[in-house]
Amino acid sequence: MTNEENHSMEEQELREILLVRREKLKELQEKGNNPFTIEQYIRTHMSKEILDNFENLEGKTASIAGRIVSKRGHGKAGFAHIQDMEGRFQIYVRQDQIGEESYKEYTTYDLGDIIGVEGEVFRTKKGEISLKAHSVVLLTKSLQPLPEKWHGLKDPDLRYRQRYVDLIVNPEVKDVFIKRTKIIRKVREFLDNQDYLEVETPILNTIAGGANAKPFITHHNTLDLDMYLRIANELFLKRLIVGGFDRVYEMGKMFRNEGMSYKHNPEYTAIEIYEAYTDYNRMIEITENLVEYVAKEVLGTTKINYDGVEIELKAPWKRVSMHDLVRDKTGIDFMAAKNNEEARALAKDLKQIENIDKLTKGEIINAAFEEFCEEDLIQPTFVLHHPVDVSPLAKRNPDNLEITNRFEAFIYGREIANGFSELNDPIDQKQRFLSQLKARELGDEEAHMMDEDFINALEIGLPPTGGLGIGIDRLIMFLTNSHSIRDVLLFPTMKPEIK
RNA sequence: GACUCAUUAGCUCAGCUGGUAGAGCACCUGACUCUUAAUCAGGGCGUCCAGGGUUCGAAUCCCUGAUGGGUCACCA
Repeated sequence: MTNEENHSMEEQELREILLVRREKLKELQEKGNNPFTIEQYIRTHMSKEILDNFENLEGKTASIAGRIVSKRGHGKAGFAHIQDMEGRFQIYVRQDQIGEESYKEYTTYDLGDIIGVEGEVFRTKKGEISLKAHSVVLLTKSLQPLPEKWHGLKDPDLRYRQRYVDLIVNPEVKDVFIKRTKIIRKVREFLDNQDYLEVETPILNTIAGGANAKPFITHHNTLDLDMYLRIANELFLKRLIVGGFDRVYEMGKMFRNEGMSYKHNPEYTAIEIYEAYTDYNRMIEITENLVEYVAKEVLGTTKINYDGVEIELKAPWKRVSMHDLVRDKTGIDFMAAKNNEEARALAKDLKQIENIDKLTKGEIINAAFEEFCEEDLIQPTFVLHHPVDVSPLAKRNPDNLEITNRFEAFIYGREIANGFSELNDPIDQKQRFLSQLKARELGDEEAHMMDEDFINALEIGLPPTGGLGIGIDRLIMFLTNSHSIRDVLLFPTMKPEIK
């Protein structure tokens, strides 16, 4: 034997587990039983339907189809479980029922193969509702082995990359995504029932506005124009309010070119809701009522357990001003500071806040809030009246022009909603864009870009309006007790695998 | 981005102070017509993440890199 032959034999042995299945497929094809030519299989029932209606179906004929997930042979008979969308179902296959030829072929089927089975509904001696096969058809040959049957697929990386395998072997994953769909449907239902109009605004933007974030850049060839994937849809929705749609919302993907973590994915789903002739108080009510409604509808309760902590989502939620929180936690009354210098002097002992000498009074209050207060907000809480310096799109509070009529909702120390009375003074808005522009020139890539057309819209006239954004993935994390955003995204963003 | 842990069979994992790579499941062969982690007997399966170094000898020690997890930082 030459080295080359030796090597190729080793190669073959290496992949024996794969070759065996390919051989089986080849044999079937040579016999004229190529499963990949089959285009349909008529099933009369889903697995769950038979389980739920056994009394009516016992003794009757039914057909089901699905993937073989376990198999137990006993010589001239055997049991197997097949899995369809609704669950697992046992089949009982006997040589004297389906014939010698057919039975011999059945014994070659592997875990992962997809089959159709027609047979009689019955209950085994051990009590399991099953199907006694009259015929078994191979519908798809699986050429790769499934993960091990009771440890399953655990490697998180593989689970995300090969979600299709994850879904097959970890049924509870399916439940999370079924729940995700229900949650999204119920959010829409809540708003549709109150005559909010769902709209679609551009994802490809020439100005990435509506939030402080780094955008993804892409390129339009015909226009030879760099474009941004949207970081928010706020400015478009407010244009629609200007146009006379008094209640609008949009739920969809946002894209932010920033870090990834258990609560950040580069593309994520958010909803923004705008309503004319109302203020931030109304948006606070919508937030707590919407979350309460969705929890009740999807989970049947407003009490959730997240990571071992009981959380009550029932409205009304607690309301507290940001400044009071910071003052109570740090013992420093920043509102007493008359200017930035005084605020910096007050903050000088707060070592956790970086670059204090570059921050304004409002930014210091916000930083102190994030550093010292956020994590304590376990039960749903609205934090009110953010400084104007960190709220370039929010209306000022008439009693104190340094703060805004804005709120953020926190659950388990995480922000899940943000809303405010929308700034509709075009002159003030322009000033704030200009100061954002200045920050941008100083290197803040996340500062707002100037949006002249949005200013134009405000000059046409935006009625008093309340606006609100909710992080849908984070809401879903709470309602499904998921600890990573990747667990609520079917295909989370992954680096490409290097082979 | 920083720190830290991990990467061994298709899957889940063991492998001690350096001495020829292990188990279970899955797969193959045989027995078995009510099993369900089926059972019983036998068998095959490895780029020990990659590259370099130390050593007579490296899955094991050292360095560099890749990928992933966790923690922290920024962002929702």
